[in-house]
Amino acid sequence: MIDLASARARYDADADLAYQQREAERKAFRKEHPDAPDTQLPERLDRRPRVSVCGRVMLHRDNGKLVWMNLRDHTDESFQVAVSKRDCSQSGFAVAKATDLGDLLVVSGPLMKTRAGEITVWAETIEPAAKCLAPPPEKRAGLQDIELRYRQRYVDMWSNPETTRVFQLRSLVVGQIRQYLVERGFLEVETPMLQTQAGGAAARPFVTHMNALGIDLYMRIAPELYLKRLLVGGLPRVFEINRNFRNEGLDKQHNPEFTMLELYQAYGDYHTVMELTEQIVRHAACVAAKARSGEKGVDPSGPTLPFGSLQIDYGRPFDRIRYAELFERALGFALTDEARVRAEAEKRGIATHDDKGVQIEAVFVANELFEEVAEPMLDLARPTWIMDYPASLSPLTRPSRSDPTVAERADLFIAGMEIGPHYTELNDPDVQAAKFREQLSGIDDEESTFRSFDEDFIHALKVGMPPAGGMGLGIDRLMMLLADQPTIRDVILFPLMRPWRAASESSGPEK
RNA sequence: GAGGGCGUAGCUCAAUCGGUAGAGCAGCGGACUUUUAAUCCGGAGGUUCAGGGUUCGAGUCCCUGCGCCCUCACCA
Repeated sequence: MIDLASARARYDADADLAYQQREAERKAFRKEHPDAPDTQLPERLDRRPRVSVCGRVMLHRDNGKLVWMNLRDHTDESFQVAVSKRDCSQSGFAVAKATDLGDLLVVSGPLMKTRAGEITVWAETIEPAAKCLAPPPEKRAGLQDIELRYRQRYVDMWSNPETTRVFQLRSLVVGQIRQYLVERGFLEVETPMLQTQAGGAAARPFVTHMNALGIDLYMRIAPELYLKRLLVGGLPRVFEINRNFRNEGLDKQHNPEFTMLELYQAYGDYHTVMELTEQIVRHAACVAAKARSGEKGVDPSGPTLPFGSLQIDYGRPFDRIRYAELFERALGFALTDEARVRAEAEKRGIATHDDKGVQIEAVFVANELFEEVAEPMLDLARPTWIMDYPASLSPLTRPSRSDPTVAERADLFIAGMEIGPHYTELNDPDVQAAKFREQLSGIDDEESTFRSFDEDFIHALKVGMPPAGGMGLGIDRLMMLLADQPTIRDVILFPLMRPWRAASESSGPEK
């Protein structure tokens, strides 16, 4: 049994033509010699390749003694099958007559072309593989209901072939990223998803309980602290591509579980990993452009890919701009000009004091301005690095060796989306311990239930972690860009949905 | 969390100003051996998301709830 695209490729025009000519000769001979014995007929000549294919029935045209069907599989949207009462097995013909849209069939027979020029399997046998007992979606429009597409992805996938293509592309891209990294000496590892402390990021975790040990566990919010332990252990280049879980809101760019590439390179810094990320993203874009070549707006040579109304060029070097520089360009005064920062914030209605009336530190006010005024100035169509964030905004990053007020951190922005932060990692256990303590001092009651001091990680740093560059790359967001999908749910096979049973129960009359 | 929009047959969608809930596809019965969203004939299909209200009369107006979508807020 072969897939439909392979079957289509196996069609042999010469054999088909020869068969048709010989059949015509036989017919002509019989007409001239109606009484001649069969043995005198020109011998049959059928060298047409025979194939066995399987697929889901998308169209079904019953002409009485000749039934036409179109099958779909993951390689071909619409592959034609003809079932003639004369040439197909009796049971096969019966199956064809009883077939409904959505059924799975196995069909065998020679490959031929119809009068209209369509490559077709002229069925000799048909076996039912599975009956589709659920009513199929509208055959032309497909399944349009957005909610149903996510909840019943299995219907979405066969009904809307573009959905399947997105996930085939995702698999291809992720595989290529893995290969790219492995070829450059990176080791892929798997670190705990169930953690006794959820560290490495500032998000709220999901909590679960382990019966055997009688303890609460947290779904990881990041693999960072474990990957760094591996640097301590002596692996100089490690990465993990896997899920993180964050107990926060959901929107077009956030799903509670999402896939992240996180990577560390010993004896590198943020420049090292920026360079690497740029190459990875460009390589991934090339892979996507090749896979999608022929689509509108896709230029495989660039590579340039459309994202909504944007045309994003991944081929040229990504733009780079320093945080302070972008700030000054956008606002017209320096980040450090506290008076003007506060004046501008008030002018724009940005809070300069907290709930209790205490003045907010200027750098945080400035960051609000930055996000409101400066970030929107970036060219959405150009992948752009924002570099050298103020140190106080990035407490867990190593301050710059040349300017301690600046953190060695860069964020990649594409189409207004934050794709991934890049850091020179902090490897001083005393500084790290102080930062942990500082972070813990400002937390509220809720936060204190899941945030704690990671003694073992500090111990690991005491053992000695090499200086390193580290980065995170949001795979889902990258796939949104590469597959031109407007929401993160469109690149996640089974995005989280509120369960429907809860909905119907609570919407019922109260008793 | 706030605001806005939407929810009609299995699916895709109509329904004017508040006046008998419709069509196409799917499904069912029938005809048809080169169709292409096959075609033709026949019949069937509804708690208009749920509950309440206004009205002689509600898919339509009002209220409440549920779900989804969008925008904003939150989010290293």
